[in-house]
Amino acid sequence: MRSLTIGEVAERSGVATSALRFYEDRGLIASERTAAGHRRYPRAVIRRVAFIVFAQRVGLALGEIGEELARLPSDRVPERADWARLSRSWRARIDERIAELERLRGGLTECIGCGCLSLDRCRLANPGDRAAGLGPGPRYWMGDARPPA
Amino acid sequence: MRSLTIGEVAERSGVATSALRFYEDRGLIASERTAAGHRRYPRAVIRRVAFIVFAQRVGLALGEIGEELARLPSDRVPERADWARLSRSWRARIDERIAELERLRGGLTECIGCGCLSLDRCRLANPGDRAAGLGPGPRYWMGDARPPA
DNA sequence: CTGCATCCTCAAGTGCACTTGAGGTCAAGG
DNA sequence: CCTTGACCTCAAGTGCACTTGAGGATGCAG
Repeated sequence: MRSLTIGEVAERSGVATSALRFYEDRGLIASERTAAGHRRYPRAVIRRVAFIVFAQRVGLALGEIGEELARLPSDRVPERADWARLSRSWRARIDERIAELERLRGGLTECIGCGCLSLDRCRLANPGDRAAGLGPGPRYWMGDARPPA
Repeated sequence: MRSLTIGEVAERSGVATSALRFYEDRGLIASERTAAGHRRYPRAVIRRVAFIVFAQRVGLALGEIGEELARLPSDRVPERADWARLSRSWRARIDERIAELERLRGGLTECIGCGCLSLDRCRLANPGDRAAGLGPGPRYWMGDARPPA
């Protein structure tokens, strides 16, 4: 079985055929066509699709994923350098998001722990007032340093 | 200054007036009106808005946030029990997402570490093939147990 | 050769979270 | 008096990631 139909790719990757066509439209994957105009995908497309799904879970938008894919070889197997660069940048992204979630979780604990319970006096709850000097918005949860306690 | 205009709330919370009107439409916040039909928000709305922003960062959709808010008192200050319940459920959510991100990060490391570098033979890359028995889709990254190595 | 699954294209629809724009009101300052 | 700015409503538009549907061709099984 040299190449795969769109249905086979869908089944193997767990991604709907409509989504596959959509990705193709966006240039994230490519196919050849049979005489009848049906798509035929190289087996390696499974790899690319898995890559797309992975990247989405990491939090990348399709546009960014497209850029990454454009830098990866579609013909040859990715080289150590390709993968290492990607891995570094994704890891940074993942670490950032984890750090944010931990900040948020910390906020939760703190508001239980601090006893204020009001969501009102607590710095977690009204960043707009306490952090006014930092500009609008809930800054603490978004990565800014806290003001001196 | 008893109550706040929509502009003041926007400034203090860092959320656009259009978004505030949108939240009000959705029933997430409420206002009274002046004779001229202008919104006047109680100061506590800042708390609710901060709550909304927080919850969004945690990953909740507006609908879910609305449900949580409906369970919280809009008049009185939240009680320990209110906050504890919320904190528990959000913490679980955060922990889950962190766990997923760590799985993803682990996948990254593994694919560097395992030396396969192909994204092809590696179980990280082709879950559809290796995990076929688990149903379609990239299951490992989504929390399923791995099959016996 | 008939029927059904699978494939095709292209346009439109969906859900989410908003934003933008048109058209209008109202209070205060110059 | 008139402009400016903050506010109002309601409808429509935006970006993302797809899905759905109409209308039609293809491919294989019996």
